[in-house]
Amino acid sequence: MRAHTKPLRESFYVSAAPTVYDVAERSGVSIATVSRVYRNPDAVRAPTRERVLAAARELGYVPSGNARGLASRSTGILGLCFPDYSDPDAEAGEAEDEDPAMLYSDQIIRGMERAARRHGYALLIAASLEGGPESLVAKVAGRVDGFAVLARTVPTEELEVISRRQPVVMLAGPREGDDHLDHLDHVEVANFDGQRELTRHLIEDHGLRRLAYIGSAEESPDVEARFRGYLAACRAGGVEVGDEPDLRVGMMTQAEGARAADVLCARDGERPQALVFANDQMAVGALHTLEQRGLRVPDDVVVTGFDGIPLSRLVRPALTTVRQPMVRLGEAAVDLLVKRLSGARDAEPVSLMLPVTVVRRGSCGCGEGEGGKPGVR
Amino acid sequence: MRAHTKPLRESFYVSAAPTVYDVAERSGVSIATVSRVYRNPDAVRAPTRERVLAAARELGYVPSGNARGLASRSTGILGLCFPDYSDPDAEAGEAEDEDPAMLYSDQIIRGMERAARRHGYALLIAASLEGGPESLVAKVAGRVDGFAVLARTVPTEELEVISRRQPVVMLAGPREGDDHLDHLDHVEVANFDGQRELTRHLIEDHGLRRLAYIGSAEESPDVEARFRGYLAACRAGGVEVGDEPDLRVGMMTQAEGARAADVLCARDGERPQALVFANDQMAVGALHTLEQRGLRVPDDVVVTGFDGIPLSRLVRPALTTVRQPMVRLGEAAVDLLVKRLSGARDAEPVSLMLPVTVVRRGSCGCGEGEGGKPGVR
DNA sequence: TTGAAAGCGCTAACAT
DNA sequence: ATGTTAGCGCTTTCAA
Repeated sequence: MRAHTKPLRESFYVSAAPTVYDVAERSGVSIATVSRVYRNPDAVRAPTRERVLAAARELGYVPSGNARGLASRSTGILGLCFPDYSDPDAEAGEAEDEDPAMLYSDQIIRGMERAARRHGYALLIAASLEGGPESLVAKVAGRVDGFAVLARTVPTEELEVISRRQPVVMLAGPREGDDHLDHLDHVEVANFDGQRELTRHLIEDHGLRRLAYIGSAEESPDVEARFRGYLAACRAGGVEVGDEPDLRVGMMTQAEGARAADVLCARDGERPQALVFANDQMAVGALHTLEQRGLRVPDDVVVTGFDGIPLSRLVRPALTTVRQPMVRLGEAAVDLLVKRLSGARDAEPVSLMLPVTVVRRGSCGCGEGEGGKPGVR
Repeated sequence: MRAHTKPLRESFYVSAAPTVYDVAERSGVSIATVSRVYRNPDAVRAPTRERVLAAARELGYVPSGNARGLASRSTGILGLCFPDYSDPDAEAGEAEDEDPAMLYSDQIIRGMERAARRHGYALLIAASLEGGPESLVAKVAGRVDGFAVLARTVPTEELEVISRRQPVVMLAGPREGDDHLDHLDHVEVANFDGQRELTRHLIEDHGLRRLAYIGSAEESPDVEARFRGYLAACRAGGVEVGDEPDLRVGMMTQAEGARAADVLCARDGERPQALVFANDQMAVGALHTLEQRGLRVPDDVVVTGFDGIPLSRLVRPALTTVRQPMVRLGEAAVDLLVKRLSGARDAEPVSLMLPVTVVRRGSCGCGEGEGGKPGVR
């Protein structure tokens, strides 16, 4: 027996936690048996098991996850790393309701948590916050069996290195052509298809010809893909377009959306028939400002968004948009990780493209039946 | 040097992850130095440090969180355990939007995640799912520096034992009088006060006298506290009440709320002037059904909820309710944990009661100005 | 500033 | 069915 003895104090807060040794000693068995009681109860005779469990209870024994992970090389934990969207506003006041930035990662967290739970994993979530040689990913990577990374949270080089040792799935960011990251599993949503289909709907079903696209100034592969979908539909429909968005805004917020609408609708004669926004936030902002300008949506101008945030359904007119399956994204990530972890370690990298749904509602002139969900009108 | 040598393979997927030994060997230093480079870079001369870092990069070294945690007795992780609210419906279809059951724990997760991040911790979340002698809590407990438990997720006895070794904070469930759990930190919301104040408003400001309370059949201390608040206000206002809710429903869902409204408003002559629901979900359901019955809210009947879910603001008429600071709850939990972890290990147990806010909106006849948030109307 | 060595608490062969 | 014995990969005195 090892010199592992600890004073069995009676005071309430005990400094050192009891270990297998303590439990073993107290119940008169070996540490191996104690371990077995937890890992594989059936391998221990019932009376013995009872004694061990009793001793554990008396001592307040809780197995150390760290020691376990170290010895067994697995943790039962899946991870998620995402950028620190922290937002000055978020500090202040209520922040209770639909904060779009939160929602995005939150939906993914929801999906992952749910799926992880189904597979018996817990979820470790961490937002990148830089610091030292020890980036966040490394911290997470060292503690989980596999993890998902949102978009481009992490230097690809580092990811490349880590992903040699454990499953990593890349979320939402499109796979780069010639990147280091070709061997990662990867899940994205059909940005291109969604925007194309939505645009097609505007052109063909509503007969609109003068569209304006409002994109982002920041480089975002998602937004680019959406824009390309828009272009494709325009060209297919014989609508004349340049190869740049009509406007690029900085933040894709409601405020920017409102401003964009103001700018684009100012030139009265040539006002676009439709404002196609790269996300719902901007579109909602536009709706608001258009109303104030006395322009009716969809009669005077059609507005569309992208994302399918809850708010999009609740504004008036309800927003025609493309719904992204965020929760699914999280679920898919977990499923991929779990698959890798249970055998398929070196299967071919998988790349999933989750389908999106065009949601036709009032802001394009469709969807009378919308908004009829109980309690909301 | 230990027999720790591993073949440096060139194939892409390497089986064993490199360790401090590998890095040490490759950079010609001792493992102690490698460790120092990560834990305390300044204790190592710059050139040495560079060499180590370079070797680490070449090898794809990632420190093992487990080994670290084991050796240093701390993880940098905070935990959250909550009940498995999993919901048959949740499996199906979209589940994208505001699902109240999710929202509840999700808001707390948001709050905790945010606060944890501020303090440099990551968050481990796990929903209880039973299984063997190793309950979820134990699993979480063994992997975090401290954790929060939602309501009565866990047998109190087990919690008692665990909480001797690490900080635990109990969320939302009221502290039992004579429980084992008196030494835990504890955060709840002012259910009693909130419901009392809301009810007082109905009685005194709107002059209502015939109220009906719709509570829950399941035992829930929160709902009980609300009901007691209601009673207190009624009695204070000289309104006659029994000591049981006028109706108790099973699930507190929209459907049940609708049914409750039907039942209570059926008896036409003595229809209540106000339906006071124990949560928003039910109230929203009631709004819907009342509209269909041709009863106008608030003119014919006043409706109120409790929780302050986003939906409450978006229905028409907007719902008068009591807003619970869920995100704050999560933040408070983290703050408490962090405080304990940084010194105050055996300070007196703290019990926080977070204030709630009565939100007066259309459904009680107040709040013309409400709903004016940009983009929502 | 760096190295040597002793654990941290557990799991997993291998014995018995 | 149970015990023995090595580690797992890192941190941390204590020396040098």
